[in-house]
Amino acid sequence: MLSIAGDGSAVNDGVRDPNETRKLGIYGRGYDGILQVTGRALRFERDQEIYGYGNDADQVFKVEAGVVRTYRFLRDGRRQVDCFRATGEVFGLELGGSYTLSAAAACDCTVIAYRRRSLEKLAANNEQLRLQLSSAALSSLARAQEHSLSLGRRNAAERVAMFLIECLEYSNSTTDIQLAMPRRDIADYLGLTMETVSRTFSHFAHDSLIELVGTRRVRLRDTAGLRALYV
Amino acid sequence: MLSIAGDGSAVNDGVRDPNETRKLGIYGRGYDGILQVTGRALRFERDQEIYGYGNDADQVFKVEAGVVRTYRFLRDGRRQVDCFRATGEVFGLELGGSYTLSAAAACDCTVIAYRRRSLEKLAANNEQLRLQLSSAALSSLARAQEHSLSLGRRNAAERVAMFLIECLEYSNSTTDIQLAMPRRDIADYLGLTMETVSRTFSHFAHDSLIELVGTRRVRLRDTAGLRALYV
DNA sequence: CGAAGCGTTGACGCGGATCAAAGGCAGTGG
DNA sequence: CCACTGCCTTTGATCCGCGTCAACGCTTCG
Repeated sequence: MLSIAGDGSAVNDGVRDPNETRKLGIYGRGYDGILQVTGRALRFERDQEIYGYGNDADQVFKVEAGVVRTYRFLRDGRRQVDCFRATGEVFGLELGGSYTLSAAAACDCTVIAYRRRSLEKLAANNEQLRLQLSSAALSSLARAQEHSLSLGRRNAAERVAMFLIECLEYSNSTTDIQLAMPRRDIADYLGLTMETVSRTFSHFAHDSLIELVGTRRVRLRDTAGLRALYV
Repeated sequence: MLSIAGDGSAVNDGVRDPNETRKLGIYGRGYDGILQVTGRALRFERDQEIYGYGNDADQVFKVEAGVVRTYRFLRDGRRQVDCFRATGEVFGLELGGSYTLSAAAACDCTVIAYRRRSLEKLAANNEQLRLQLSSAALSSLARAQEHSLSLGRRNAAERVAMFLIECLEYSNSTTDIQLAMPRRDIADYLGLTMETVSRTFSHFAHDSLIELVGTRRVRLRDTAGLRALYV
């Protein structure tokens, strides 16, 4: 049995099959780099914690399947979702010794865990891996900065429109998106309430910008119109 | 004459003395790393642009004196300040070929410009420099994530209290802070309006949490009380 | 059939934006 | 030394977008 995060306090063991390993490049969505680093595949159920705020940051992760959210709570329970990570994306990179965010499965998912020390040791002599790690850090940075712009200056409709387009880019369809997460997660990502997200979806549907196909499926009927809302 | 950013369109030349150079480690506030990299010192006046959104990202910068802001505009003029950078801090690190933010002097300041290609070449064989660069990227990331939490989930008083404590950490005093930037910049950093920032300052003063000494100087009278507002 | 979650919709209130005006304060010129 | 000018900041009045609270619908599961 292997504990995923440092202190094990509120952390479930995500391992289903400890013998299962993956050799995978560590960079980008769906891109397998030239260097193959061995990590351990772990499976998590919806809402299961991968690591907690303040835990010992001794692992770096890559999503193999499903979607992960990174997030933080304020004392009174308010929550901000920092980012959703889809297949191929790296998370858990830290400067200091402990995680500054928590991470959990947004839906049932599989992630590959790499030992941080191993990566650091390997990176010392491997330019390819260094490039992959710094790319992961810098693309996370750019996304966090874009996210700040949305949270600080965009209104509800603009944020939701952006979110839908973001989802579309992760989708394999050009019109349909499958939402991996419930309304509450979307709301906490966008700095809104569940009700406002729901109302905005309804408005968009009424204006024929989208079509709601069940609660977890959205068909974009006017992608250009959605983009125009926030660009 | 040397152009600071790629296309030179809206970019002023910040060089006052092209012969002036600096040998400085590239990491952290006031910390000079072991590796000494040679950069060019440039001086900028308040509000002068250092680089613009979309410009060719061929340089990395470090603040030598004063304060720099990185920011972005929406089409209609709304602005979000991503971050203020004080002495010793690095900015302008990018994954892609162009800057995803703009940067300008928040007050008269001096920055050191390093050629990106030179840094990348040097970093290939220098672990010390690599550490400094990745530290800069990862600490920027942590700050951007913390910023998202504030913008998404904290109210005006909490944001302003946090900003004041942040400023205190950059100050050499334990009670007094000198604001390098006008209210508008603070507001755009905190995702608020100038008026709300001003009113919140006044409330804090009325509640004896702070004392306003002129418009650019604040004395913190109850640091613990301010911290309690947002932790 | 009942219970529990999640999502939607409506009514209402509040925090912060907007609009407007007046108050410092530094720089300039007489 | 003072008056003038323009910018930044403060303060007040009003407005509105989104949060809060509440009820209801839909789906799943026992």
